[in-house]
Amino acid sequence: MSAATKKREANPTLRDVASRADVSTTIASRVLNDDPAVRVREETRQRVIEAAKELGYAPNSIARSLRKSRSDAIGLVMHNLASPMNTTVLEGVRGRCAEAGYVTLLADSEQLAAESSRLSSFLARGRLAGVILHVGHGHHDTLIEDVSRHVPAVLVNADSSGLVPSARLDDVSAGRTAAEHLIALGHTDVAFVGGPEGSITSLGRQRGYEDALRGIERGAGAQMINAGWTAEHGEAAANAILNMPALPTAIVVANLVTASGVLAVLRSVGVRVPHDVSVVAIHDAWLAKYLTVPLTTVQLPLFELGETAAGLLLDILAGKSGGQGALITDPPPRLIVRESTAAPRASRT
Amino acid sequence: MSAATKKREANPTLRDVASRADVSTTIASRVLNDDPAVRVREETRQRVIEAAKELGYAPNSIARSLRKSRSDAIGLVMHNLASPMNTTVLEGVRGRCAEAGYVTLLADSEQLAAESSRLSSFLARGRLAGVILHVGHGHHDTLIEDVSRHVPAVLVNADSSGLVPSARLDDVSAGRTAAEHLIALGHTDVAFVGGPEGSITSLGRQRGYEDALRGIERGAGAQMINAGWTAEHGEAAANAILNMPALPTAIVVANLVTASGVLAVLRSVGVRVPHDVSVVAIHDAWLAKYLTVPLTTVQLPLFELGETAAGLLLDILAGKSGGQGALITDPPPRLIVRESTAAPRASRT
DNA sequence: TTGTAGGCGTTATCAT
DNA sequence: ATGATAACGCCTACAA
Repeated sequence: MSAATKKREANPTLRDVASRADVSTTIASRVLNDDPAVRVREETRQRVIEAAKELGYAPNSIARSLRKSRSDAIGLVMHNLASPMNTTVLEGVRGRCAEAGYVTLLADSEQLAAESSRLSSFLARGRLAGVILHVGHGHHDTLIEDVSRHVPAVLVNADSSGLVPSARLDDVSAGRTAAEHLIALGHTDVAFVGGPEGSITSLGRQRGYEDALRGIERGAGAQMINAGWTAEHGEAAANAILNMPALPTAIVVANLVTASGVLAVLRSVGVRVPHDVSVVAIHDAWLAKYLTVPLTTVQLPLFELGETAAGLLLDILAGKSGGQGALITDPPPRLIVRESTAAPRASRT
Repeated sequence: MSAATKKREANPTLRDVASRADVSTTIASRVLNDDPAVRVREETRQRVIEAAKELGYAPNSIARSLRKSRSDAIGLVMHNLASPMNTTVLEGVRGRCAEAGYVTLLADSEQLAAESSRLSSFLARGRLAGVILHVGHGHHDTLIEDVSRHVPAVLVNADSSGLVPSARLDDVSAGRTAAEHLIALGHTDVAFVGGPEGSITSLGRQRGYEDALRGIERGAGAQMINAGWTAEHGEAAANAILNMPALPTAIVVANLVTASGVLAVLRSVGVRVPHDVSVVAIHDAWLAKYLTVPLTTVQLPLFELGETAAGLLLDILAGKSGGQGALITDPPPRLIVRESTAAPRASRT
């Protein structure tokens, strides 16, 4: 036996416990599962518990799953774990699932969509009680369909498309909060940098932004521009803005990561934030403090988003039917003012 | 049936396939598993395959695991997924495991250590073929012991403590690369900001730094200071440095996240980077480009680290014994020069 | 109050 | 070349 092949404890079965406690497996099973319908002598119960402890017995989850034909694993399909926002959602999902006694099987949406062998291994029969899909704005409709054909599924921050319930952030409110902050500072030339064209998340935030601007007389710089969710997209958007005939005095960026790129470009061309232009982004994370300028953000309840999605699925698994989904309005979007926003120069005395 | 309770495809069993193809389950099983030892008529084989396809048969992984008494799931215990470096390691692990046909069960080391119920549910008998532990520098020795008592385990970037093999980065080389870059620029007052005291990772990088400095005449600013792995730790370290009697002209920070905090403090007190002080950090990630100054980094093969750890475990599972672990020297640490490093002022003409 | 036995879906052994 | 059967470990009617 090599050094790496150490002795591992044997795996005692229920039968071992039963025979050591001089009872049948029935009694052992019932006692260890606290079956309320069983009435055993206290002495017997203790013998069983004692035997289990001495043997270091733990039930075999595979056998149990097979017998009860249900699993205690929940699949989580995510895209882009490199985004700090997504890891927060993941924590929320995992926390809520763990509370309910489920473990979490993680998969990447791109890989699942790309290699059918991975998808089928992930969805292998009997493995998953349900699946939570956080797949962003891609062309994942067939993936969602494939998955939900096999097991109960819920979506995170996506169009529920009627078929699968979805947990959603209040994007409209977030967009409005960001824009209203700038308007309150006196800005009228407020640009909007969105995510990829057609993204429902981006669209919601844009709508909030437009709601807010409806109340004021917009300046010529109040333009809308589609970008994407990466920092590079933000760089491109910033360059596009710099080429606009009328420069905005403030920018709402639909995403923190995108905003990183916007800020970097502004700095590199000598546009001062917030002196020349104010920037506010949607989503908060630790890194917001450490960008070229500490960034003012609108914090959204990402952890709760994960929890809510998990809750939706757990309801379905408990036969309660998750309904059409949930829009998370509590806690509401929270403005975190740092150093990237200020009154426009023109209005300063 | 409510809207959310949609019709799900039934789950045909091997028996269904067998009866539809008019063969025994034995044959069906062997054909579908491409058992080379079976010699059936081509016509029969086709009948089985056809029947399986028509029924949409997929094997039940739970039943299979039970029968073969081994699982195709690998547990990944991680700490601090908020760190962009760790998600890269995760991708590497998952990629390698998936190639080998394993799925990945994710758990958080803090939660596993804190709640024994979570640990036992995670380690539930039969569930996991093996576990990969990436638990950082905490007091997780008992966790590691608990886990490795149950299933084969490997460590990521940790002291293997002789018991469990570990995949390690070449920290010494990384520290040396960072310091040599600064020395080549003409710096002699090079400070080092490390991780938490006693961290083996930090110690390795520090050793590399000291190796590099050994060749030159060190200035008074060449101090060593322990911090931690968070941005806040970096802020504290920067403040400590600013209070030193002799200021360094350059700083090696043992971690990208820590460096974010260092840069922010330097900026807030008006110390210009790289004009007044150069900064280089170990580890690269997308955000390095977007900090207060685009940060010069030493990129380490994090994806490969994950792959290697997974490979170690897979070897063990295949009976090949992972040995004492692996030090990843290929690819070597790679310097990525951005804008945070330059020659010291004194040596400029 | 306790025990017997069947079966969850699969694979492996041993016959035919 | 193909099939019957047992067994993986557990839970749960049903029986006693």
